[in-house]
Amino acid sequence: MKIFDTRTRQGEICNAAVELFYQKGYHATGMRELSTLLGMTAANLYNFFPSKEELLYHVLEHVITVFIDNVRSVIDLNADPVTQLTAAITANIRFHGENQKEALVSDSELRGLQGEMLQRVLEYRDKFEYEFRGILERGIQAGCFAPVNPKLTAIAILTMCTQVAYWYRPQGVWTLEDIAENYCNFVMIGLRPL
Amino acid sequence: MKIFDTRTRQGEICNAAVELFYQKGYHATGMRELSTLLGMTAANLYNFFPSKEELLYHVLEHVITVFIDNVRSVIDLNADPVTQLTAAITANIRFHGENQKEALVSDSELRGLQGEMLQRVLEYRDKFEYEFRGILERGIQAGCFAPVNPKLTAIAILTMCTQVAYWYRPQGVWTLEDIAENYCNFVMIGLRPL
DNA sequence: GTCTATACTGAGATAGAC
DNA sequence: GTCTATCTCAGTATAGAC
Repeated sequence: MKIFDTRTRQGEICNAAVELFYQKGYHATGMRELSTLLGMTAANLYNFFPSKEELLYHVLEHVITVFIDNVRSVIDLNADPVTQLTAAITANIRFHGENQKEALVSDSELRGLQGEMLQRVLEYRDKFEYEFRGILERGIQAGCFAPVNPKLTAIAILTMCTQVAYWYRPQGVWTLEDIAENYCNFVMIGLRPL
Repeated sequence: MKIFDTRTRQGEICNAAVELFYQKGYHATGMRELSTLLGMTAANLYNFFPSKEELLYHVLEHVITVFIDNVRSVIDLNADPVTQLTAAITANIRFHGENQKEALVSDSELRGLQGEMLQRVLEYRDKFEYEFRGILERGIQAGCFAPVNPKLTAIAILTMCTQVAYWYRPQGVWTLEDIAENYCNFVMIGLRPL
């Protein structure tokens, strides 16, 4: 399932942009090049997005909100912390493996944004990190997890998941399920209370 | 201790390049801009490096070799796997925290390279990953570690360390020693044989 | 929504004097 | 090693017709 709606011209532009940003990076990608890939003129792109940076913003904003909704939707608020953490890690890895290019771009091209557009994306990210950390904190409180530092550990775990977008190969030896299972085991054992 | 020799003009150029690549990215940095920062003309840069890409290559190659030597030097070949892994993780995190900009650039600007220059840097990286994985494999063999998948786990651990360059703040709450200790604990418990 | 045409700027890079 | 001057090309973006 594609993240951007391929039935609209805007969605097509975003998908093509992701493809090029993924291959060469945001700054190395030209509007001319993007328009060629889409079979249209560069000028026409400006009928959809007022600037290249706004295009990037639209892409990043959309990817991160879909990602967050995605992870939130698998977390049962009534479940115990171990179940919640397992679900969060699994969904996180799956997203970064199934939407590899989108995820990688949204992770690596943040620096292409400035000012308010940057702030808005950062808010999403911080909010998500906060929610994720909450699972760890409640687990520690409840005695399901060892009393680790929640913030550091949250970063460590999220980092591991995010990076899957960089090295995962769909044709490779491991499926996303393998990776998720492996990482969940690693984390759960690492968090086991003594 | 700076990675590039500040007594040579080449070293100065590399340090300035790292600074700008860190702030804005490789593609967003202009040769004019770089030369201004150095107090020279853009034309003069070409007396040191034949192209912008060669400059990037020189930076990345130097950073990765210093990094690898750095980690290798702390690993006692006669020590047990747990000691070796602890030393490797600690040195890794220290390098990425103490040479934050250099490490971040060398991690994120690889895509700026093409062809043979890219291949050469990738070889360094693969070789290092191979050596690191060896520690895990010997530890599993010896029964010090649980029988995890060595390749996946090596990636997970290295990723956690590398990413320190992205979020660590020298003025922050945690020292690099705190982070290293925390991560080592997390990993060692996660690898504890049942 | 899409085009042609083009303005304007800055990029990387080179030649050749000093 | 450093400069001035300059080439060439590609970048983002706009105006205005259809």
